[in-house]
Amino acid sequence: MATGRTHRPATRSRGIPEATVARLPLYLRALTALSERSVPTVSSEELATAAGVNSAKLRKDFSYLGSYGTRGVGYDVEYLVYQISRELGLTQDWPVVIVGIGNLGAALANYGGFASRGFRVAALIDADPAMAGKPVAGIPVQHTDELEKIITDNGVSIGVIATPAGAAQQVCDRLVAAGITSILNFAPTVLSVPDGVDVRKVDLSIELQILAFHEQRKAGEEVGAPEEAAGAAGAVPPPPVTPHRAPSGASGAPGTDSGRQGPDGDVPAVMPA
Amino acid sequence: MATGRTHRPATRSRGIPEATVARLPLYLRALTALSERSVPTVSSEELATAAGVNSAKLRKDFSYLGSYGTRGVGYDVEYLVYQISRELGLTQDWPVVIVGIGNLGAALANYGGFASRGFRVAALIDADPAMAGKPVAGIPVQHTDELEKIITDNGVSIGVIATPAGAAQQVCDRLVAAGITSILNFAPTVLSVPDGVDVRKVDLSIELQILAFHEQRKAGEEVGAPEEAAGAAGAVPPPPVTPHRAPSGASGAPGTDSGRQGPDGDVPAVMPA
DNA sequence: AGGTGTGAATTCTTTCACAGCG
DNA sequence: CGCTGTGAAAGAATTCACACCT
Repeated sequence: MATGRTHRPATRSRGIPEATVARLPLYLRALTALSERSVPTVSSEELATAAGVNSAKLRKDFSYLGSYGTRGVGYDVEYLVYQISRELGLTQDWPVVIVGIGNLGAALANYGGFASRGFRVAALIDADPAMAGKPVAGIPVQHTDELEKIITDNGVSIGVIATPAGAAQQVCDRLVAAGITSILNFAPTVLSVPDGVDVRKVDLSIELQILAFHEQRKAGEEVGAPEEAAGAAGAVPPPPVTPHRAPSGASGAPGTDSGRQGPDGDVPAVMPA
Repeated sequence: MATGRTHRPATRSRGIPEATVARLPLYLRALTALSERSVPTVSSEELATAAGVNSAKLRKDFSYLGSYGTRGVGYDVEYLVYQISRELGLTQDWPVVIVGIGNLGAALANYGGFASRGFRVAALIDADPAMAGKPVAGIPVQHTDELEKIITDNGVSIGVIATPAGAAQQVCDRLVAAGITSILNFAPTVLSVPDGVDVRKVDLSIELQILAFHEQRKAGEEVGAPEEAAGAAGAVPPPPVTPHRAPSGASGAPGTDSGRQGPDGDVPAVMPA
């Protein structure tokens, strides 16, 4: 994998499945809600419903953490909140830096859920000199030149990249060089990082495309024409093995979006892979 | 659901694994970049690297779509771009509505990558009357009252929820009632929807928590204290089976979620720049 | 009774490794 | 030869279903 290796020597049997780790925050959120309502205990069934999973999965997940429930009763909400928080490392404070204070970066900076879970925006960084000093969400934006110093001084280990795609890898490299070991990438690019650095990505475009896939399927099946959708007509346009031609012409393929370079605040994307 | 058994390897398989579907957008992006650089063909190895996966996985993924490569040569970039686009349903235009035009909603509306892939922001909707008429990203915001009409009139089937958590389910219900069948949820809540409706969620907080988990593990392992239980930090604080009492006292469990925002005070966030 | 905790069975993914076509 | 396409093996993740504790 070019993007951060998830391969871990599993030095210990204490290994919690990745799929389980990804669900812990979900349980935590549901538990927090129950806690606020002063609910003392929950059964796996109730909690599972609140978290949007099935009870068997939830119990199995919890079994990796330990036996924190009481048979015949359920789980103690407060206790479980604590255990999961600890397991996720939320009992400590994580300073975070956000690089790229555009529309998205600003939205992230203003995101309340940030502080509510042990994360603290330690700094906002942007390459635009005009942004420097300007406060966003109450925090003054600092120039990229300060990046290394900011990270070092604040002992930041988690960085959020919200820059245009074209600048992402470069920013990533600097973050890593400065000591960051976990990155949340919002830029539509594959980041390559050295071993030991984790990268998680969030991409609106990808999510929408996945939805479109299913949406398209629904439409086709609804019509009762399971045979490769409308394709029937002029489908299967381009020759399968001919040298190389663009699908152009043919059917109603919309002007094949050949430029994903979004104007409007977007940026130069092209970058040496 | 009409489960079309995956019998023989018909050129068009009904069942493309979900994991594969989730990667198609990644391949598409890499291919688009190659296309822009006028690269005619790519080997599975090259494309895999560009997409951040390994070649075996990529070839297997493509095998579900059909045999679009040429042995000894590789894949025709343009041809593959077309095939994947078609498979993802991007050869058609998908009108999308964004509900909740706060910081995040505005950022999403301004996101260039939107239009570049067959998606078109058909409307921006917000519950705040003061927002009505005000243009965001060149599109006038409409009031929630118009929601149903907007969706019906524009034949929208994909909705993006960027409202506070407290309003999400309600908005979701209305979207679904109005005909939406695919939802991208940015609100930190589990949405319940009827069968047939797809929901994908994006949650900044969850991603950060997952990173924190790994980050914490790195730190511990680095110290050379792999044995978890080793009461590393403050030891195993609260009793495991005692009635039910918060982790309170003991150790330094930081005010867990001190200053937790009000009910629906926070909004999620996410998306690429 | 009422639920948890979990081995076992099942299903989904990833990885191997190699036959075979261009 | 080089590289794709793929059965088959290996590894996760999910689901079953039930023994077992309170």
